[in-house]
Amino acid sequence: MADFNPLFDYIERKSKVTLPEDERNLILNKLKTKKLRKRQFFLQEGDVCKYMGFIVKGATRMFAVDEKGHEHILHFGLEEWWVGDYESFYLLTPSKYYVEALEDADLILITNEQLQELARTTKAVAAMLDSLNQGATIANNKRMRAAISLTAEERYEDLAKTYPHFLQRFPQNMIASYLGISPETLSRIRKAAVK
Amino acid sequence: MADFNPLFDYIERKSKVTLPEDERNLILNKLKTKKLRKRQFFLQEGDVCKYMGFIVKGATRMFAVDEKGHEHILHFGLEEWWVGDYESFYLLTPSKYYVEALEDADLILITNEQLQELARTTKAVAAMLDSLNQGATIANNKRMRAAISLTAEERYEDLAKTYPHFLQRFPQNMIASYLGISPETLSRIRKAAVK
DNA sequence: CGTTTGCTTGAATTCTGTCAAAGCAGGTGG
DNA sequence: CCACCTGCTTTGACAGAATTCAAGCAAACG
Repeated sequence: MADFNPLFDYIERKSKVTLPEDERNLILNKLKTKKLRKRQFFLQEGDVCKYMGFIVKGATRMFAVDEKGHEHILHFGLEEWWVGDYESFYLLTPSKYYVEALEDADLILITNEQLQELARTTKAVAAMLDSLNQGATIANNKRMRAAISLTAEERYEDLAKTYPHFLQRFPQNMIASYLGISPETLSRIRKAAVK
Repeated sequence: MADFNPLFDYIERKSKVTLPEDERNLILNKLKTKKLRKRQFFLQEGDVCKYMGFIVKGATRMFAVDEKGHEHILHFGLEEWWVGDYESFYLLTPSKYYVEALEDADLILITNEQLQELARTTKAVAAMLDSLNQGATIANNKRMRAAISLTAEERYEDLAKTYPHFLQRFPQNMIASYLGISPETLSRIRKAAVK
């Protein structure tokens, strides 16, 4: 079973509120955990995303498949990130995305009802949610700006600066997919960038 | 002075909670309003975004300027939308964006402190915020997916389907900027798309 | 080992941006 | 009422950027 301490730390850090022992136990007793093997899917297109997953250990990618069968990575997931399809999770609609483990992973799972209830009963979780939403909106704006206003090369450099660990942890063809360019183009950009 | 009823309706609709008379008065008495003339700026690069603005009437655009001096539109604003730079608003950092009126506009203004306090005192506002955040995250995911996985032509068609009123209300060169393509390319896409 | 997976490289093709010019409104002032 | 701006759109020619297809290579894995 997954270790809950990273989640407790995360909640306290994001919410800036201390988690009392009883609330920790509440969380510990309510939430399920799940282990994923590399290449195992956490979510597949057409499924309803019943759980959001908190990554205790491991890495994931969330991607969409277009009509031509090409995959496009929207998000990576690493330790201390939540993964899943928010749209499907909140609206209970079938997801258009896949979430797949890129490394063996330990997740802590939460349903929408559990999340709502925890947000009502524990201050720290409510504050964490607000903080998460703020952070997500800000990050989304930045990424959108990068997508519209930067060239492929600039987007790569931006990524290398903002998330340097991505480059060590994920294969290059997936970085390319995340940037919205072909793996060949990324290879050429890297070659040209060597000073 | 701006009419507050659109804001009240909006809060009730988003929150699915009725706004009692006393809470309406609280809002009415606390919040300032502002009129913008066409081309007037609501926010300029370097300013801290002290207020978020609720558009009662009119239209705006939020854009960034790159090193070459080119403008890139990140969001449009229309009636019943909130405008401003969330990052600057929440973190009190200087904004990297401009918000400009594209038509004469009536806005209702709210500061971060007012928003936090209203969220504490009135259920409807708190619920509205949650709903807004959910909607924003979902919309951001969709737009990001479009940006990575669609061609310029497909992005235009997607926009025409999702926000048809944009095409009537905003000039084509701004639509192009929003899509991240040049006005010439958009013109050619439109010409080719006529069946 | 042999297979798979990911990375690189080349050549041809398609797409998009840039620059320049011209057309086409709507709005204004004379 | 007309002439003239001014802002927006269209078009053409060209250069540059990115994708596609194909092949080869190296490291990782079972």
